[in-house]
Amino acid sequence: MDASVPAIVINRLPLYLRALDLMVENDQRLTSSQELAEWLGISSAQIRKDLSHFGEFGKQGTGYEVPFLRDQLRSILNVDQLWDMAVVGAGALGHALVNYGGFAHRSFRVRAVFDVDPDKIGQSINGMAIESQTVMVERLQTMEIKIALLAVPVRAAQHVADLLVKGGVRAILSYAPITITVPNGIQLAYIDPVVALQSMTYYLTPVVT
Amino acid sequence: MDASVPAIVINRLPLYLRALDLMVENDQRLTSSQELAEWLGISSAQIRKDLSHFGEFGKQGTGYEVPFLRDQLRSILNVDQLWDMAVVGAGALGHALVNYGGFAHRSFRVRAVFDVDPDKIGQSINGMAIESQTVMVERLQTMEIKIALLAVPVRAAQHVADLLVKGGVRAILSYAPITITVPNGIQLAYIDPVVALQSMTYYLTPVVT
DNA sequence: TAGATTGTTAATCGATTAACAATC
DNA sequence: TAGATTGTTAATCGATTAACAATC
Repeated sequence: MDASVPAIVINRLPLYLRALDLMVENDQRLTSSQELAEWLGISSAQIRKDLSHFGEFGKQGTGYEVPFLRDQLRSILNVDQLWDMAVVGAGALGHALVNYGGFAHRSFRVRAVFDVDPDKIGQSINGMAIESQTVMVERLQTMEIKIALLAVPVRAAQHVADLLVKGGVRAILSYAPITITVPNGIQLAYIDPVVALQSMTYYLTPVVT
Repeated sequence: MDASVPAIVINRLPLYLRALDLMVENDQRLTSSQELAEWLGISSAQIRKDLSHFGEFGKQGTGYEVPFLRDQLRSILNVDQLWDMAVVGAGALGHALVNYGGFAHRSFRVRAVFDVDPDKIGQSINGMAIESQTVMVERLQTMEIKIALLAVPVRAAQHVADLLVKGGVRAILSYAPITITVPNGIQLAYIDPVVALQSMTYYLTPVVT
């Protein structure tokens, strides 16, 4: 095991895990670096190299036992436990996140929702009451929530991120299309559909009018 | 201008554009590769190198004129036009996408929503009637929609993607956490919050129980 | 002019892959 | 045993960055 595994490798592991989860569902017992590679559209050598950062998980001539490799990846990624999350911002996006059915089976669950709008506070989403942002820092600490989904408007994003860190949150997934600054050691990732779309339109022929 | 610009460069351009959009909003007239670099957390040399693939946009000693560089990037990315999009899947996520206010100002708009659920068809979201997936291929062709947001369950994702391609869609942004196969030349990107979260939990200390 | 910043080159750094001995 | 596939090495490939002449 390396002292430090490149981030680009870490970013691929969840994709391997996702593929293995699917195989487990289909009761597939064995796989190979080649099969995974074809499915994911990368090279088999890369998969073997990536895994070799963490140990030896396969058998020559046979490949990998699917449930075993899945468990190993879960352990490496620290998703062999259930992580509690907070959602901040109870707009359309916040609602969709709270109702998203894809978290539970993949080691995450939303345990709290916060907003600043007095009309929204007290209403419930998916059986969970929307709480005021004024109590957020305290609630995050009490609940020991370490992960937050940031679904507030751009103008509020940096301020809310500061509050999250104050509350002890250590990983933020921001849906606000703006660069956020966090202290060292706090994990930060972005989801911005427009960024993804604009990379694709580069390759599209513009519409001629 | 290169024959082929690396994809990794293309993927950064929308981030530059996003930063410039913010500067324009703040009436900032000039910027430099160094300022952009600090804001985005990358090196100034990388920004200059990336831009150099497409031309010379700055002035020595002065930097870049913000509105000019923004327009150039828009043109390069083909987002100096408004792209019509279809949303497939009118669940919580589909609703959030149709209602998302962040598209309009950044060159995209949702013009059609499709679902298979008879109870949903005919209902309207944001003033737009949900249409049946049975008419989707035809409608996509008629409306000349080239971009689709895929917000259907995993089990339907590949089939719906096939239909989208049949309908003439050339770029798909999929929210379904599964690998999709599309013909050569069709652009495909994924948004999976769990993949982003699982990369972050790698760096978090597991909760000790 | 003096200071600042670009665009570009060449060096460095890091990631990917081809190839194969080991071995199941 | 014969065939298959791993884990690993070394070579290749590509991306990043330091440095600086050009010049605004």
